[in-house]
Amino acid sequence: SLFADLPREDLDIVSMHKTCIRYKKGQTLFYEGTRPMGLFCINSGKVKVYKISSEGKEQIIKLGKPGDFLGYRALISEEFYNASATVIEEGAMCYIPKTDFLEILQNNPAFFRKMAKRVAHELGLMEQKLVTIAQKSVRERLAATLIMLKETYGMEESDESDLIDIALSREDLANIIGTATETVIRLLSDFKTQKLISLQGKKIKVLNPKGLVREADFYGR
Amino acid sequence: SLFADLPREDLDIVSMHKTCIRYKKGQTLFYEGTRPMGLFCINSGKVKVYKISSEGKEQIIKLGKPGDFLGYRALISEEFYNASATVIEEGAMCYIPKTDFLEILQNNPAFFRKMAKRVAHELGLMEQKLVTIAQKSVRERLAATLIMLKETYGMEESDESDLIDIALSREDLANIIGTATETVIRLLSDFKTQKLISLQGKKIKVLNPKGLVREADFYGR
DNA sequence: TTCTGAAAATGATTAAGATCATATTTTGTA
DNA sequence: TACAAAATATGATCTTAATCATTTTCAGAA
Repeated sequence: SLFADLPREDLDIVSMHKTCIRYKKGQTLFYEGTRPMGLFCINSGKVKVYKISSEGKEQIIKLGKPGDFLGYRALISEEFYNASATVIEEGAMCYIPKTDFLEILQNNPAFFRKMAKRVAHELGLMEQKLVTIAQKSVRERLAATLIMLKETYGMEESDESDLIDIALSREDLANIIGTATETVIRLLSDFKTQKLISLQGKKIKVLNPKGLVREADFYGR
Repeated sequence: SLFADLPREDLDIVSMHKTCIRYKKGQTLFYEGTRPMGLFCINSGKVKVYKISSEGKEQIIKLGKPGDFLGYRALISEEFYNASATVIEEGAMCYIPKTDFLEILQNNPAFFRKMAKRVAHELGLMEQKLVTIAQKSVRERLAATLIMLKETYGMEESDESDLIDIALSREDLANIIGTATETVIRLLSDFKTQKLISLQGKKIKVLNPKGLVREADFYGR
């Protein structure tokens, strides 16, 4: 975990001051435009982090799973949240007050370096995402997203097939990819016809990952 | 500048070890996928930072102007460059060896914090860019880009009108926005017809910034 | 269970923008 | 100054994906 290498005393500060609360699906951890007062850590459950455009459309920036931290970008840049975070699968979230987090950053150069490295890495990922959204077709983006989801949330079912274990609605999927819900639905049933995936209600099973990779046109990466 | 608050001795290290070279238009400072060996600082001239997609299309991630630094993301994340940087307007670039930069980071917590803050801020900007590209029309994105360029490179010509003083080809502009060159050309002549801009060869003059803002649909920001 | 509202699915139509083709202008250079 | 090459401009056509409309399925509540 992020805190793995911290000295005993700092770990104590964290465990003394952190609060853990259960959140139901649909509850929001923080809102875009508000002041961050602490750091969230996902104990269990899943979270989407998203921005709302001026037309009211949602764009999902990233997904959070158990073990992930949320809100450190705003704490480090000393800005307000620039995105909102809402629970998509019920679970427990820990909250570490800002002052504690900043103190630990201050006292542990190695920890600070780790955080900075993480933010810099994420900036690189975000730049890649920008290129993908700007230049790939919706079909390619959906295939790439399914591969990513399989790698992150895949539960091996047999040799090739993987169930993607995250409760994403078609609308959520569309808001990750940056397209219309209907388009996602159409493309999914296309992929199903091609035997690349199968649909088990909301959840998607990847039958032919290599085929999906081909659809995503993953040559240059 | 970035180095403003550094102690004398660190400034000395920098000025001792840095090398400054003139680059002509079209010369490349660094290539995507290579190992960063130092930090660039733009003394004069302008630079585009871009990624090439698997289909060979260029996506410009950011533009660099005098006083800007390039390459610190890769140094902090300890990764290879994830983008290339090419000079679009001839000028002088300074180069600070990696070891010196890292040493200064190591020795100056305040400077490190400043760098981390900068990277975190840029991550926020990149997230915003993602939303814009995912959700706004090409017309809106072009208008928004022209406003951004006016604010960064604008030379006041009269009360309202501003000449955008950067030698961007139509193709470059298209590669910022994420569209085809022909589309940019068409939209620019549209904006010209609407008296929002005028065209002086390659350079663009903004005649009616408020009109452009309206085109960009800047309500929610 | 049955009802109700939301999510998913499917069809028809439209619109935005890419692509291809070609002309015109500009720019650098011999 | 003339020429070649690149950049800009404009037109025609095609493709992708958005939008709107309707139906079907599903999940949760009474």
